[in-house]
Amino acid sequence: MKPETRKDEIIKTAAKLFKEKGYSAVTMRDIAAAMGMKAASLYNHINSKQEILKEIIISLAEEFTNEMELIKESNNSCIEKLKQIVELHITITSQNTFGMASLNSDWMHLEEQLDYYLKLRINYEENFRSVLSSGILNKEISNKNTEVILFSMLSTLRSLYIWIPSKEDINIKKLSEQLSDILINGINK
Amino acid sequence: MKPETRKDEIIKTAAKLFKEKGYSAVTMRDIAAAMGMKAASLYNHINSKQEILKEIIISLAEEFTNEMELIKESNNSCIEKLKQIVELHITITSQNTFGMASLNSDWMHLEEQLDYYLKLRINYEENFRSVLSSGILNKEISNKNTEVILFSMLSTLRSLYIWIPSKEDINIKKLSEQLSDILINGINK
DNA sequence: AACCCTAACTAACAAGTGTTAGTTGTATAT
DNA sequence: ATATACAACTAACACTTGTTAGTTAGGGTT
Repeated sequence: MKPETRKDEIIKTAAKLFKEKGYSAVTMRDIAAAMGMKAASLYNHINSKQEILKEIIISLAEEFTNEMELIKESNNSCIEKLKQIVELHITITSQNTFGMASLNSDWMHLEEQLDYYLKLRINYEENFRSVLSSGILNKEISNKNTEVILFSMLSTLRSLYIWIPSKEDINIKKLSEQLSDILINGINK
Repeated sequence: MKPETRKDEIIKTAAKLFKEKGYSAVTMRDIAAAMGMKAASLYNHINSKQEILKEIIISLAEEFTNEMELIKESNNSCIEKLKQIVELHITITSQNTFGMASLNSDWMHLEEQLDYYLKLRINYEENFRSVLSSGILNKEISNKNTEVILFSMLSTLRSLYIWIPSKEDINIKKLSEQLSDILINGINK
C-alpha cells in the first residue's frame, strides 16, 4: 500500500543483520554500511538503535496478539483453531523471517517496551493454552499434559523463522497442512 | 569426579549470564562481577572471552554427537531410537540448561571453532534424518514429509532449555515419556 | 629463610560503541 | 531566483569494550 520510507528500509536492513548476529553484536556502523551510508546519517530517519528493535518486535507481537484473539473468539472447533494458529505463524513468518528472528531472540534487549512485550506474550500464550484446554475438555484433544503440548507446539512454531527461508517459494497452505497434520496426528503408523 | 576448578566456575557463571542476555551483550566485567572479582583477574584462569564460549558449546556439541552415534548404531526400532533421542535431549538439557542456551543461540559467535561446530551439527542432523528415513522405509513411521518432521522434532528438543528450568525437580523418565508420546502420537483423540 | 605458585589486584591501552552538532548538496515549492 | 526540506556528510564526544602489564598477598615446598 503506502510506499516504503527510508526508515522502513533501515528497519528491514537492521532486521536482516539482527537475524545473523543478534541485536547486541550489530553496530550502527554495520547497519549504515549495509545501507550504503554512514552511521550518523541513520539518525536522520530513526531516533536510536533501540527504536529500531522496538519497531521490529512490537508490530509483530501486536499482529500475533490480534490474530490470536480472532481465532480464539471464532466458533470453530479447537482442532480447527489449532490449524489456524499454525497457519498464522507460517503466514507471518514467511512474510518477515528477519523480524521473527528478533522477536524470538532479541526481545530481552527491549528497554521501555519490555514490559509491554511480555504482557502481549503472556496473553498470547494464555489464549493458546485455553484453546488446548477446552479441546481437552470437550474430548477433541487427548488428555495429555497441557503444558507439554503447549511447549512442544509453540517451540515448533517459534522456530519457523530458522527453517522457512531455506525452502524456496513456500506454499503456505500446503506447508500449513503438513505441519498441522504432524503436530496433531503425530508420525506413528 | 574431579573437583571443580576456578575455570569451571567462571564458565558456569558465564553460561548463566549468556543465557539471560546472549554472548555479545555480556561483558568480561559482568562475568567478573558475578564471580566477585575484577575483570582482569579472570585472565588468570581463561585466555579469552571467546575461549569461554568455545568451552561451553563444543563440549555439549560433542556429547550430542557421540550419544547420537550410539543410538543410531543400536539395534533398536526407529521409534525406540526416537524415544532415546528425546531422552538424550532432556537429560543433557536438565544437567546444563545454561550451556544449552549458548549452544542454541550463540554458536554463530564462535570464531576458530565455528566450522568444527557446524560439522558436528550437520552430522547430528543427518543421523537424525536417517533414523526418520529408515523408519518411514520399514513402515514404522507414517510417510509424511521427512524434512517437516525433522524440523518439528528438532525445534521442540532444541527449545527444551527455555522450558525445563521452570519445571521444579523434573522427572526425566516421565517427562521423556510424555514428550515422546506427543511427538510420536500427536494430540488427536 | 628463600623460593615459587596461585589468584587476586590496580592501572592503563587501543579499539570500538551509540550518539550529537554542524555542514553541504540537491531536489522541490514558492 | 529564493527559500525550504531532505538526506547525506565530517568530526567529534563520552563511554565501554576485551585485554595486557606489572604488582601484591598468602600458602606450600625446599
